[in-house]
Amino acid sequence: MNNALEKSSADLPGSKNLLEKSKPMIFYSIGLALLLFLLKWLELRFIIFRHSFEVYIGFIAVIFTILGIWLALKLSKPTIETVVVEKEVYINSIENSFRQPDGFELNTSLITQLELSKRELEILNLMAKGHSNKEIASELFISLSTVKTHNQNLFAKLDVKRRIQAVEKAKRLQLTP
Amino acid sequence: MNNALEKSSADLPGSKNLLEKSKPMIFYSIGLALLLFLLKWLELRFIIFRHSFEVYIGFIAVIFTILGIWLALKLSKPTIETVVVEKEVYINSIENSFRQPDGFELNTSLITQLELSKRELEILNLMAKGHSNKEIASELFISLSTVKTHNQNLFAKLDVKRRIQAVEKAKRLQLTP
DNA sequence: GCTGATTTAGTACTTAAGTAGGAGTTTTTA
DNA sequence: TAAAAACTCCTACTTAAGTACTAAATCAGC
Repeated sequence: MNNALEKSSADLPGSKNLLEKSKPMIFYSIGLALLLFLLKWLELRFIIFRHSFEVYIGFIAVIFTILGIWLALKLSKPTIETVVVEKEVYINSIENSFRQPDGFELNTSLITQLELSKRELEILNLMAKGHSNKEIASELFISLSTVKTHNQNLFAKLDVKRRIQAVEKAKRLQLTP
Repeated sequence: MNNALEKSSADLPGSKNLLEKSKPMIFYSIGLALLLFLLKWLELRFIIFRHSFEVYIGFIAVIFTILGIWLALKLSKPTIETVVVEKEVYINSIENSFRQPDGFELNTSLITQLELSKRELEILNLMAKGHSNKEIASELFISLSTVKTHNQNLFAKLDVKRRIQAVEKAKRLQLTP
């Protein structure tokens, strides 16, 4: 048994992202719960009026708020814009050393060469951060199945078998920070 | 020679600071409170005109739908910025655009600090290269069980849950090339 | 020789990951 | 406007990974 003392000096916790991402939804849920309690409380305060009416209104409000959120999430386009730029690509040029201080430069030409889609890249990035399929699914508001499908295509395009190989290759080829 | 089209897409929402995220929530709460009082007031008004109940409900529905949409848009993906990456890309072929042999310096002090054993480090390195447990086992001439045991200890020492997180952390902390 | 850490190995179990194939919907593009 | 991508989701399955123990050699240092 190794009871190693927890002495993490200057590392960043890895699981913070998940919490941060789902936080809005949690807040929202809590908010809704609080709202319901608030409605109940108001009901007791202003008991002059009919209970059923209050509950009915509250119900309507909640339902339509949810509807609004659903609508927004479903219909709003993800505000990711794609900028197309023409570039010169020098073949057989000497590989010069970029890897400068703080210097991550996305290998955009390679991305188009490999025909990686926007979504696939997005998933690749999350993968590289160590997130599981389930986490990726909930972070991108898609199902686990979809993530797996994307993974299949991603692995095929990168010509790898496993997710760590994908990440290893992606980092090596500057596809992800 | 070749003119290549390059796409560069903006990445991931990223982790916004908490304050920015909770700010809408506060506004929303205040808005709700105001709205409830407004509803109360309206109730007093409309109690005389019972017949316009449907109008009232419709009003509430619309208001809360709009609120929901606004909330969702505010919270879900806070204005992803488009990043136009303009850079000269020097490539040979897909496989040859490696990262440079940059000065990798093993963080030996951290290794001793984390109490990583020789074998664990060995396994970590193979892991970082994308090898599976089975592959690692046969490469080190040990059983799969042993690899798994080492993994458990390794994950505990690195304070991670999955191998991919271990690799990510190891690379970040210069524990492996 | 004793102690403690390391390395090895096991069972039994649960969860995650990956595969194969199909299919519907949306968006882009020619 | 029709075709082609891209994105979504599913079932059913297999394999890999991880957990939670237990335990026995091995070896270095006292």
